[in-house]
Amino acid sequence: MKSNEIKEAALKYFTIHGYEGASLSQIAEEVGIKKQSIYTHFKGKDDLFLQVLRDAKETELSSKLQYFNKIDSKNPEKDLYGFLKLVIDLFQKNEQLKFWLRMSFFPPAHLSKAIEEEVINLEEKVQVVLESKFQDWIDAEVIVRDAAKTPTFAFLGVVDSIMLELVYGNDEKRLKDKLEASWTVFWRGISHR
Amino acid sequence: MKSNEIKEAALKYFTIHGYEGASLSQIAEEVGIKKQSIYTHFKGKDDLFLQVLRDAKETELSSKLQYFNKIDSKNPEKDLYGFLKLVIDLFQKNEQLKFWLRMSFFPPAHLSKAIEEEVINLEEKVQVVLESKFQDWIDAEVIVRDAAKTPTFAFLGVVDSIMLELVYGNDEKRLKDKLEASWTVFWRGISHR
DNA sequence: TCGTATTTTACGAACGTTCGTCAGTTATGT
DNA sequence: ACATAACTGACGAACGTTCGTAAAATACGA
Repeated sequence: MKSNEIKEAALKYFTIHGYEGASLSQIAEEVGIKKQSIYTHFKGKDDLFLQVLRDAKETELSSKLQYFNKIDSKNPEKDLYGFLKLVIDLFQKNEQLKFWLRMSFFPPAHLSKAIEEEVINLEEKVQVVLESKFQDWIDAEVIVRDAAKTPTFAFLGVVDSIMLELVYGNDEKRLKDKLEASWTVFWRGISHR
Repeated sequence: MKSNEIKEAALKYFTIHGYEGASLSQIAEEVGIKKQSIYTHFKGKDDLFLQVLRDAKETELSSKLQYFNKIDSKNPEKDLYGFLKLVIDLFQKNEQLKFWLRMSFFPPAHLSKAIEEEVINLEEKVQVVLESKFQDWIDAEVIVRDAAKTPTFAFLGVVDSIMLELVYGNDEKRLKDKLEASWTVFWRGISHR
């Protein structure tokens, strides 16, 4: 399917150069067609962008939800750390998460409304499922008693900081160090000891 | 000084639209001149951008270093939390930190090398002074014994996550919640209890 | 199976706009 | 007068987009 090839190339250029910096001619060249041919598959640049955006959202959402639905253990230490590893893995094996991150925080101005909706929608869903997990662990007394929101937001903060380090991305060693440091302190902060 | 007005306007547009999305004509219009007049003060778009970048770097660096040089107390709880509040304050009262953050993580491709140098240079300096503070606190036994790098990186992670929330920026309540949650868990993670 | 009709896909050419930049000229103030 | 600053005018290049057309793939009836 050629439209998928186009979306792949578009993802790459949108991620590297942003919406304004990515040109249709570059994207077309990557696929081996002329830029006019893009209009056979998409209404225009905005349409292409929004389809790439929705694909990225779906990939990220399903990956994360799937992870939490799979686990049922009473072992938050393993599960939470595993989630951080999952995020790193997602980030490194496809570009969609990096694209998503860039557009979440620095959306093209004329599409910021539409993007913001998608971002909030995804964020809420992740937060809800995460918060209920933390509530379970609190009830089971495997982590410290607290408002479930506290470890939830703190953990989302750790995820964010790891993702930033991934975006920054030129230093594998530093990533590992930051991950270990953030995780160590976070886990000490929510576990009994 | 007109060149400062131009840099101010440029900062604004670079921050909102990125390098590629910001046009010299928009910037000039904001100042009340024609775009060609910008060349009286700057060699071109790149020159203008790099000057704005260096100004932003200096502001951020001096603000942060000044904060840590001012404090001498043995009260990390107050000082570290105060630093987070400082970051929030810096972010909200001028655009330079937001600009800096955007360009750190999503630099225009043809200037990424120059930008990366500046970023690494700043990051190192902040890390060094922060790490020595943590070492002092560890030696004074006011926080848990650990490699100084661990609380340093963890704290930098908290700073990053707060900054991301600031970029996201449309929800004051959520910012407060995330700050409290991250801080609570972080402090529990490095303090005796 | 073959030939034809229909749809899908890609293309060249061109559109109007905007981009960053350069050159030459006019106005302002010391 | 001289320097500084902002102007007008123009440049080539790139942008996203539209149009009409040719080729390629598909569907279909004989």
